[in-house]
Amino acid sequence: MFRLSKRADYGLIALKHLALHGEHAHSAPEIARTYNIPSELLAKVLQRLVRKGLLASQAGPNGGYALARGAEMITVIEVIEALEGPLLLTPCEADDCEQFPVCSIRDPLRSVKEKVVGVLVDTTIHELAVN
Amino acid sequence: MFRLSKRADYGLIALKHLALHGEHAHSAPEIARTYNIPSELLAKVLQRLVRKGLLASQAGPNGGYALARGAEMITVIEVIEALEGPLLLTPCEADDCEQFPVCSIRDPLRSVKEKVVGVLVDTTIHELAVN
DNA sequence: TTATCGCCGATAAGAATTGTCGGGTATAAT
DNA sequence: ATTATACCCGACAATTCTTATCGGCGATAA
Ligand code: FES
Ligand code: FES
Repeated sequence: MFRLSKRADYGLIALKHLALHGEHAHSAPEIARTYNIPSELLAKVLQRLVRKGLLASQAGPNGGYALARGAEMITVIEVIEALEGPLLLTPCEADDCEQFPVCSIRDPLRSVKEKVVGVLVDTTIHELAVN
Repeated sequence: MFRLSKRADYGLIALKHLALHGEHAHSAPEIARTYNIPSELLAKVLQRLVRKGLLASQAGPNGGYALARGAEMITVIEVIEALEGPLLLTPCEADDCEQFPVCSIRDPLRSVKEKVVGVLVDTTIHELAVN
């Protein structure tokens, strides 16, 4: 399909939550309970967002996660690429697919992809939070 | 990921081919050979495009497929949705996902999706063909 | 009559996503 | 110190989706 993965979905939900309730840190189990998300899976998602510099973490009791920067400084494309890898519109681009040498649509689709990425670059977590 | 399926890929390649060499009909096996695509899979893709009204078909020897309308009248979103079903940015929207009642990003992401769809509506097979 | 091709559903094979486990380290509270 | 909570991480199992194949049928031009 052409759809956001559950990983990215969970990530965006959590980021919005942290944007809205950012006074103190929130733990993975707590957020998972709130949104009915498998706890250990959400934990892994949040850990990856820490590694990518989108979240800050605090271990120990009363620990948890908080945004690493302002919600208006975090774009949706950053979240998606952090969790799903770089956005590739065509199946080729990365892997070596059977029709690489004869593929006629790789180049024209590149500019399409750039427009799509543009939309996602222009959307911030803050926008998700207020709407 | 967030990537075009092989089905859609094959479909776009074939449509571009027909846009460029549209004098007579081209058969599925012929196009498949040209682009190194599994023949029976491409056949199924093209058949679906016929059902959706994007292609016209002609049975028998020297038969094959041709565009049902001008290449500038066929948009990329039509092809994608014909082959992958309606474009859903969020995992929910269609299925009943576990977090539906508490999901906070469904609505804000809808407008993002509409912008993405807009890009794909504005791109025609003709544009792919000349670039 | 025959060879070529479109049409269709069912199914197998393969790949990716989703979810789970187990064992670690950090830290605050008691 | 001890304990309880939570982050961290890789490996694995379960599930789902995509990709590809198969078999049988109807249409049509040579
Ligand atoms: S699909 Fe692989 S090169 Fe275009
Ligand atoms: S992810 Fe299912 S409702 Fe938002």
